[in-house]
Amino acid sequence: MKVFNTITRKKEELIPLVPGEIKMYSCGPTVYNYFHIGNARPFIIFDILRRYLEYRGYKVTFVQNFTDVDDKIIKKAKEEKVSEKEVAEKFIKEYFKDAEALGIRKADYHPRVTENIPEIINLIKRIEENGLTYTINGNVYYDTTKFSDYGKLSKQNLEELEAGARVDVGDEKKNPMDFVLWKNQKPGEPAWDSPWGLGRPGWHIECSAMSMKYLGETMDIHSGGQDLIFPHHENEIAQSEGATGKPFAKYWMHNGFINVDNEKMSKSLGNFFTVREVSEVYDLEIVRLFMISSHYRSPINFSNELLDSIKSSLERLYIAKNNLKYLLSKAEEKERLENEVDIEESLLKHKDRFIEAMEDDLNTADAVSAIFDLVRDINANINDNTSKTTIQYAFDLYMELAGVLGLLSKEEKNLDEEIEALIEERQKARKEKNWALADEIRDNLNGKGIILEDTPSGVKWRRA
RNA sequence: GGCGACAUAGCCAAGCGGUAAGGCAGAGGACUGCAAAUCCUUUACCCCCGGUUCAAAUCCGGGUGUCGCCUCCA
Repeated sequence: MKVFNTITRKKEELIPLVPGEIKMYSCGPTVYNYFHIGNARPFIIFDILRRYLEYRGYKVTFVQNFTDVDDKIIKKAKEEKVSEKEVAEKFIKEYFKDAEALGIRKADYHPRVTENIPEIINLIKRIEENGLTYTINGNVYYDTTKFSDYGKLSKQNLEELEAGARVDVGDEKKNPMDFVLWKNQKPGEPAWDSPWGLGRPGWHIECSAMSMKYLGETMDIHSGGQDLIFPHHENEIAQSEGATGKPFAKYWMHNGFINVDNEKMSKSLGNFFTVREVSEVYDLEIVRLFMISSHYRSPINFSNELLDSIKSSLERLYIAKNNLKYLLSKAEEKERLENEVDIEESLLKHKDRFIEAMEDDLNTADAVSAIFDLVRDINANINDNTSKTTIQYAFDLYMELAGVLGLLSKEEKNLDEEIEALIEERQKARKEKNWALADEIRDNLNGKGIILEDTPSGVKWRRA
């Protein structure tokens, strides 16, 4: 598989540190609110990367953190008059709710800052021992001038960064680019004991400490949104490599943004939609398909019109799935037709194209198109006359590929008796060529969100 | 100022040197009692101007436009 590596700005062959194993870390949410559609993109994309690597036989260890202590959480806790822990607990729970509805699997580890304070302190100590820090008033700062590789990820040098940076007035840092590893305690804030006094970790250090805990000092893939390249990931490199002297991550992957009216969706601009809000109007699987219908590094625009069109696309996929299930339920074991081997071979070609697309830097857009081609092939060639074996083959193949993308896992709920009776009644009317009554029943059911389809082998239904 | 991304049909979106995937929407046809679903057909001077090449949406140079990072941010 080829992967675009931010640090080299090139697509590279993905070669794991340990053959057959992939260790990956993705920056997770700060839990002070529901997450928005923009936040959802990396969660979905890297969930798919993980699924795909597993599909290809890798043993994947996937870590995604929760930042559960930070300024925004403290602020929220004050506003709500509850503890920081309560705020964090609540939104971790809400994260999992939304993530599940988006088809995002849980990571192997979801470490939290507050549960890794000793690890964080130890890492800061190591950096300190290497002479890369200075401490003022209980604040431990990273001295970026001492790390010669600083800027290697974002391809910036210190002078240029400083030229564009706003320097805070009265800042005690030696250099504007320096960043805090350990913050001293301010009144009323949560704090832990440390060699530098009571305080709490800076933002960047947590990811270094927690990723090393679960993945070792060098991992295969570190991922996140493009806005994390600088300063967050740059600082992670400075801390981690400053402590260990080893490369922190072999591959850096960054997703592009979700825009609204061509502008980045962000909290500060106020143009964001939370996943929770969107879920009230659209099934979140639509959002998932929306995300993977374009390449993960491209910016995409978010709008209701787009979701509406994706909704129709997803319907097409589900109809195809349910058609196969319907055929399967009706099919009997019988002699396979001569051309069925050809059909299976033809279907298999779409799998090749699917894999080829995914191998090329996770080209999910192309992979999705391979699935649509498979669907057309199935719709055109699998029917009442097909043997059960071949129908099953098509179904399994289709579900296999959809599963890699985390799609089509929902099952239709059964109809209640009342509706089944109505369908029976309509069938009777049709036999008697009482079209007026038959159509009335169909319209009636339509109003209840049940769409009927008359097929040669019987009546099929689906929910709108 | 530094670093970077993008510009393909009405909309969304692949494409990575060999003559334009796929989805949505639209049109026509087949199927159907009528529908629905499905299938078939149909819709592109690939932002502009130069250059390289037998061959460019694709490579190079120059424009134009849009966006992002450099500050919490996915």
